[in-house]
Amino acid sequence: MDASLFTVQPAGPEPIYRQIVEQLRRLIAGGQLGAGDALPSVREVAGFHVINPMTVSRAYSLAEAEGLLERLRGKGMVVASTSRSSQSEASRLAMLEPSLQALVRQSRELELPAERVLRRLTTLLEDEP
Amino acid sequence: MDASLFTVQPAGPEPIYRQIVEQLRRLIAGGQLGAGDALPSVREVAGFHVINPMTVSRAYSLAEAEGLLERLRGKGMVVASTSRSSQSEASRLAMLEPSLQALVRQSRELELPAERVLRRLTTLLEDEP
Amino acid sequence: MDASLFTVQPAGPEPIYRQIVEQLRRLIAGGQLGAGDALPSVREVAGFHVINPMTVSRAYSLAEAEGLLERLRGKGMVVASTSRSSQSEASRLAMLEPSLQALVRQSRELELPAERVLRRLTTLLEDEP
Amino acid sequence: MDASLFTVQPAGPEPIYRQIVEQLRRLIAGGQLGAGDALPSVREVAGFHVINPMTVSRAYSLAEAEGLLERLRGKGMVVASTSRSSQSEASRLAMLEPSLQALVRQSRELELPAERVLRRLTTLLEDEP
DNA sequence: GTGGTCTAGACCACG
DNA sequence: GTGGTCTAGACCACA
Repeated sequence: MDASLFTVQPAGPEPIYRQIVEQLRRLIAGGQLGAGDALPSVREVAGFHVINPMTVSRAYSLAEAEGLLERLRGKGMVVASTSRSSQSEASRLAMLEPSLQALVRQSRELELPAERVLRRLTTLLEDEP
Repeated sequence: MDASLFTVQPAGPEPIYRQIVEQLRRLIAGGQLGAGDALPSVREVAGFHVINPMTVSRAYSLAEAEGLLERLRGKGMVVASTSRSSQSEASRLAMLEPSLQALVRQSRELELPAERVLRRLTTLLEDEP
Repeated sequence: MDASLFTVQPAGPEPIYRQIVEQLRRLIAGGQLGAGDALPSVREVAGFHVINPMTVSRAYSLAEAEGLLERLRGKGMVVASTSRSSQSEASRLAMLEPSLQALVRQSRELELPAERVLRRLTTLLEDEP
Repeated sequence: MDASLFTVQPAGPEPIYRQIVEQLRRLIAGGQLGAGDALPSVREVAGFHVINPMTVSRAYSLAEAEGLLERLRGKGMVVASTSRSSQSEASRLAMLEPSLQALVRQSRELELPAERVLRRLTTLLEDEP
């Protein structure tokens, strides 16, 4: 199991457990995690990122309540068979919409020309793809 | 004073006071608010957005502590004369960097092609500019 | 706020936080808690039942994720305006179905005549109604 | 040996091994299993219900520790000669009491009239008896 | 005052 | 080995 599956920023305003849940949503929607795939164990993730196991457990539990994950008793968590993996590009783009709109609002507050923002984003997106 | 200066989402995970402070930072950096400009009163903002006056007051106080605003006795808050208004495009773009990088990470988790993301962002940026 | 709103059995196999969530579901469905009603604070409930505040908090958070409760920042939890209070008798009866079926199965395993079980249940239901 | 003796719900919050032990208690109390009766082997039960043999084994061991079952060398488990089979209706009804009381509490939380609950239970009890 | 987050650690349940 | 539950306590965010 790859405990480096998640990116965690212990600093930053967003709570760790929610960072994990949201990454799970996207990784599943994007198809990088498919139904039945096993997840790294709570202890692995906690050890790797040096965070408390309960924090990881909380993320997994919420994801389970949301129908993203399933618990195989004694074996660990897997991506739920009912989770909608590999969704259409349109619906994945919809999941990005809030971030896109926030970016637009911020760009306008900063009076940044669209062209400048798009150019920078292009660079970042092409960086080590 | 225009109480609609700020956009506030009382729901949403980001605390209201921080939404206000960050908007202030960007509006000043972008030059939409210049040194000496008066801000809408705590009361006006709170009434307009139906939020607690204490929340607005807190945002203003933090912005003051940060050197963005100044308290003029009897006249309310104004943009500080020491605030760095109308910064260079480069430094404003730097303020957008965290949001850009988050967007890139999310796009990759969603396995969205760069072209798709850029196209959508272009549309949003050109929308009612 | 009435901290005695909930019945909690710290012993017993069912985790405390789930006991609370399930009672919330039923109290809301039954109309004893209506949209907008305030809930006892985490600390009150924890103090009253002598359990850890985090256990109560966990229950409230799950209920919020489920759409049963809403968080009024700084003020506490209230029954969500979107929660379906005072549901029809039919749908409330449906919520009881799993317990009813378990009871039937157990009665049969115990070879208890239906009449005996019904008589006992009648007594209990009429007891201090 | 009839591996379908037990009803097992691998999903559901109640641990499988406890489901089995409790069914054993009731089947013995109700007289459907009498002293000396042989039980299906661990293998049979595990295979039939597609659960881990260790889980069945654990249930049998607990039932043995409780005096419900006896291990006959080379022959498997049988109902213990010391087990109190075919208990009185009163004592069997007592074993149902916790479920009855839980049902009553839930009915009240749901504000369901006694008559409605009793009617539904009657139907279920008479169904394919 | 409210709830939220995280930690450290104990102990349990399950396979 | 897996995850779950609970505790005690610290500290933060918000109104």
